[in-house]
Amino acid sequence: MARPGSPSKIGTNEGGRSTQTRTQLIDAAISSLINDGFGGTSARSIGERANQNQALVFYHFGSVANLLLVALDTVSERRMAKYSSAVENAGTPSELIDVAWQIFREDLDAGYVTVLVEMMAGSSTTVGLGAEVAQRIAPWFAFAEVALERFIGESGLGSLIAAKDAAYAVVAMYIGLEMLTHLDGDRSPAIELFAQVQKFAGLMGAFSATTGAKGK
Amino acid sequence: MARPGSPSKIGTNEGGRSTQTRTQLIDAAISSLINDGFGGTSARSIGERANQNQALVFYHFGSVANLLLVALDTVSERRMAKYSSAVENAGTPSELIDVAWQIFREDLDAGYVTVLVEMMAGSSTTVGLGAEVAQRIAPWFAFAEVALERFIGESGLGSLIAAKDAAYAVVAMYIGLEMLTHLDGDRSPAIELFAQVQKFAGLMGAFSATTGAKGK
DNA sequence: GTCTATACTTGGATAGAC
DNA sequence: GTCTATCCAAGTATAGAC
Repeated sequence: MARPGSPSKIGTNEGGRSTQTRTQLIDAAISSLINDGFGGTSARSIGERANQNQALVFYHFGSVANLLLVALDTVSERRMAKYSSAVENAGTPSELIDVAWQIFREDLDAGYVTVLVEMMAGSSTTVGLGAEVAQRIAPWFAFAEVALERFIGESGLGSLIAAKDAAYAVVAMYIGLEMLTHLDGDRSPAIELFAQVQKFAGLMGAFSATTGAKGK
Repeated sequence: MARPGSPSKIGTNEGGRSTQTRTQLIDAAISSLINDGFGGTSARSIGERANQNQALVFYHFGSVANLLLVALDTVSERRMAKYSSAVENAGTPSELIDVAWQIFREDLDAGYVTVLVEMMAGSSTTVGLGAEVAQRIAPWFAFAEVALERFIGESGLGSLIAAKDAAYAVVAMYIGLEMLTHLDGDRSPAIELFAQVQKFAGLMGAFSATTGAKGK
């Protein structure tokens, strides 16, 4: 039996029926995680959404959990590309927050963060999943750290705030916001919060300028 | 059929076998949420932990979801009492953060936040659960807001930070930290983060003192 | 009123058909 | 190599025993 997700991807005949089925299943898995949650996602729910037989999940991916991890990888890569280019194009810290908020809202609407959060939630239940998901979050810590490093450096706050800690906090907050927002579908507290952060960031900039740091 | 969780609690004969069974089931539900996660929690898992027949869950609470909500209420009340008295006894903002961290670590170790977070996670799956859980989080927003109000007032930052937004952020962060910590069981990033917050809070105090606010 | 034996449903996984 | 028919385990819920 082929180890799913591993190198030997069974039928990797380019453009063949197998790869097409795989793609359909991955997309279906994503939409099931978003719409049915981790608990509501099953081989059957995925098969239905993909218009495929549920057993194909096991043939192509070995297990439901494996398919879900591939789904997480897929979403994660897409989103990372988006965030990366957006952050690169953001000049000032204020622009950075704007961009972060804009894409995060996009995430909330489309349910991309949901995929991650649902997988985290499911990790309590399915054994071994926690470590796999943790591995897939790591790049986001690194990404946030780099982005914040620049932000903090330009603000002259480097001696006060460690980018690593800030990155951890930001990621935790994103996750928490997604969970809270998802609970009742009310985005407004999150919107207000971001406005608040914007304001505070502006203040910090002014503060660092006062203390004679190389502010922008 | 008695509406579970509602006023008519079936056999509420004080100290009788029924109330004892109820208590056992509630405790078992809490420990199952903590150890098995929402997905791993079932009438059977609860019954086993309580050394009771799984069907008793339905007799006493009507459904698994209802029992879990009662479990959430139980933990939430216990914790609220703890936090309330701790916050009352905290004089300075710095003490407040110390206390918050201390109890949060206790939460992490004992799994109290886990109960809430698992219920939030499960809300994606079980219909109608989201609203119920949201209702049970509301007091925590209010609590955090009052605590932060005092904090912010004393620091003279009232004009810059809205306590309501800060409270939302703090709750979101707690939830996010619990999820991240739970994933791989590594508490150290959270510990470092709190140390960082402590440091930053100290700075804020100094800053507000400079600007001539009624700092403590 | 309290609890147990039992029916029914859903989901994961494989043996074997094409 | 690709997919389907089928089996088995686990979960919810109730009918009925005590």
